Amino acid sequence: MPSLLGYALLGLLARRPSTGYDLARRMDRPVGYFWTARHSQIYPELARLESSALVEHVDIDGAGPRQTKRYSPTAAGLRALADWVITDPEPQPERDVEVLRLWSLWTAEPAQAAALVTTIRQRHLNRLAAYEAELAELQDDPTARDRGHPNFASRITLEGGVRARRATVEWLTWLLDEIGSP
Amino acid sequence: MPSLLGYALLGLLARRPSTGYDLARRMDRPVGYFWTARHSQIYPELARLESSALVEHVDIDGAGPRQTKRYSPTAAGLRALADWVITDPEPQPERDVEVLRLWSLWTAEPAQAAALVTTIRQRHLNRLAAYEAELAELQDDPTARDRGHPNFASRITLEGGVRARRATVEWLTWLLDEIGSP
DNA sequence: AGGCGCATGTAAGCCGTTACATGATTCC
DNA sequence: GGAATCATGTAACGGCTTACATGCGCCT
Repeated sequence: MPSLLGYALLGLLARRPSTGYDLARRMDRPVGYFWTARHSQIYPELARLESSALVEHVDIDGAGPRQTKRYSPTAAGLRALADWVITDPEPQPERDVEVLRLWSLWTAEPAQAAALVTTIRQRHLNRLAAYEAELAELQDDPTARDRGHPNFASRITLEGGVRARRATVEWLTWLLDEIGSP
Repeated sequence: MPSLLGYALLGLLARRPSTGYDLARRMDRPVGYFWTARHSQIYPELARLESSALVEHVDIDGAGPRQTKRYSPTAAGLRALADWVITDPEPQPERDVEVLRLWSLWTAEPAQAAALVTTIRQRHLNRLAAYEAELAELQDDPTARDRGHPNFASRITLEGGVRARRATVEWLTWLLDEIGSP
């Protein structure tokens, strides 16, 4: 059974065959919004997936001292992905550094607390704008309405991202008022 | 400089001095909503914090073959916590297994997809109810209105949790409609 | 007598980050 | 000539999980 990173890579490769380098870049946007990985983690994982016959590669022309390898999922790889998607997900522990920080906000001076919250809020606004721009592109795309198309899944996860960010921005706006008012 | 776990422990101890065992239990609720740790991680971290003079312990009566230690933050520990809270938080990579799964939902049959989303939605509803119950308790507490009191920070983080869960539940409800309608 | 809760620790191993290492092609 | 981009790998280290290990006091 692949690791979570393995399923993330299978999800990427099922959308488009890629080199390891390309996968690393694609891990920024849009997958990077909820999953990230560095190339140093991706290359060994691709090797593991290949040894399990879930992906395969062909050598293509490219730069560099080594061969450039384009990976694709195998039929078994696509099956493994489809099986994993519907397995009952055990609730995994959440970790949120931002909230951990705000949970100790009572130790800070109100002025500094307000500055911190403003910074965090701006960061979420920027992320929200990025999500909205990507979602806008998909809205006109008919493939994003097809439940069996990757773009459908891209659209629904982006929709979730937009809603989550909006809720967070509203919360932080409320929080600024709580800090500011006596 | 302590690790993030170290700041989580300092945040707990600043609210109430505790044994390592007690800290492990408190890591379920309410800190556990955004940060978790097992006792096997907590005991070594307490030792590290103590060697940095950020916490100290007194031996108290208790069960077990070893001495029972009650830890408290030192003045330096409280200062370290207060300093950390307002340092500019670099945006750290997000990881969300649920969203990663839904991002590959296009590979699943609509019926199975709907079942999965229903399960996840129920889980968020349960969590939302727990947050709301805790928040309700704090609403009547005047200390939760005092910006310098730990309960203030507990209240604002719970408020964020409630808002985030509500947004997620609304999203998943929307998603069920998207999957269900032809 | 047995089970549960309190209480503290260590060890093995996985996952992930940062840093080290190499080298070709393309653009300025 | 130099910098950026493409491209693939390895090594060291820290964080976290799972499992191992021990044993007292209380309740049934």
